[in-house]
Amino acid sequence: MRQAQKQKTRQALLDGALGLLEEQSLSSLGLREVTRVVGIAPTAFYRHFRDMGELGVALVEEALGSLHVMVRAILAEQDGAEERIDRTVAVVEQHVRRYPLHIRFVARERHGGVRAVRQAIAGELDRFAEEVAAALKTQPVSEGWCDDDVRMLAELYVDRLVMTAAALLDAEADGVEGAAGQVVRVARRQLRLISIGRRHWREEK
Amino acid sequence: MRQAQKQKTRQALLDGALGLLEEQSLSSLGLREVTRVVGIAPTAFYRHFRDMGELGVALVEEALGSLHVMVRAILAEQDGAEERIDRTVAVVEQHVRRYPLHIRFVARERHGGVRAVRQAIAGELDRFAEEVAAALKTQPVSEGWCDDDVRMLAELYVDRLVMTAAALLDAEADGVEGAAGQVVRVARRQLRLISIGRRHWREEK
DNA sequence: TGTACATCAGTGAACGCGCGTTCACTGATGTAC
DNA sequence: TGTACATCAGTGAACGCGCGTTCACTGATGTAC
Repeated sequence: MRQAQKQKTRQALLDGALGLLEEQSLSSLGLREVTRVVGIAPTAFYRHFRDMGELGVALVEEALGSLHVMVRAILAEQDGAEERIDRTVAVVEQHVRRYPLHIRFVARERHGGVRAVRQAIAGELDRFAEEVAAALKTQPVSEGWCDDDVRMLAELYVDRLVMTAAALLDAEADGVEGAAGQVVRVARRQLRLISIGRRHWREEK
Repeated sequence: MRQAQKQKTRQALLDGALGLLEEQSLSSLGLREVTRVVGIAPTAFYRHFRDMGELGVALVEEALGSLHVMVRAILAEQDGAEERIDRTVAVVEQHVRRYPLHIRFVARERHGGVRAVRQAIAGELDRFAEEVAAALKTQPVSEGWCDDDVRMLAELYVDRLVMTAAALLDAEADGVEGAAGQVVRVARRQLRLISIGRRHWREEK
């Protein structure tokens, strides 16, 4: 049970940090700030993480883990292209609403000031793209595509999803009426355009 | 001449800050750090900027100004689609090599921890997308496109260019042999796929 | 051209503050017999 | 079941340090006559 309690404190540190990161970036977040919000002594931090960088890497795993699961579900679908696009965007939308802080964190720290965290995010997104590529490859439209091309398409999709999620978050944060809806509609058309490009790729190659 | 000297110091502050921002983010950059690297007293900072946020906004203008000019030149070109893609990617490549710190700064602070800077970048990229949209609209391929669709395509392109520039920078920083070349080749194919999607957009709409 | 005065970019001392990290500690939980 | 001992998550005092900001200042440059 001592282990379970430790785990709970660790999670409280992660949650506390994530909350504070809504309004600032990891490299300006202080150890004392986090422990203060969690309600433990500053020194207790060291029982869980060596420094804020290590906490950041743990947050990356948490943040990308959930997204991973959801997108895998979408990729397994066997609908037509149009339905899949609507479905994909809906999942992104839902994910942003459910885990806004995770999305914000990933968007912010993807190019942020902490090397270890940048690398962790890059690694996760890479594995992510690999999975997307594997799923795309099984679809009939990909017949005759070389692996490199499938991979470049997968990266295009992954980047697009991350950008859309971030844009959606900003739109909701701004609180402008209808801004989020606008982002969703644009995202759908962009995915549709990419999908069309994909369908005509071979004939123009 | 007093004015000119002041301008020089101001520029030194911008340059010094930009250099330091290669390895950290704006919200963790200190006023004293910047003045130290420039070689002036900390208090002199206030003769030029109210705080680091204001300096950040000035950096946004500097960073996006140069890119603006270069891309405008590309858009004016009248080559075929394929040539334009090669040309575009070449310009991005050249820009990254010439102003790596500007690119890093924009990529990092676009979703960074300083609201005023995020907004400044969003505003500039928006104007940027508007210009790209205007240029796309004059091209024959865009016949029959509604303004909304042109705009969504422009945003797709702008995001793509920023992402490519950032990826290129990371590739060069990593120092892996051939990584930059790989990024360039992927970027070209991604733009080509988008271009194909664009050409077949109307018939499938 | 020379003199008297105004401007203002940059200085340097001083301040209070919160930071990260160290250390020896406490006391609840877990283990051995 | 009860007792003695080990473990170790969390404590609290203490440290030296660099931070942002204030203030009255200096002295070179610019202006008026």
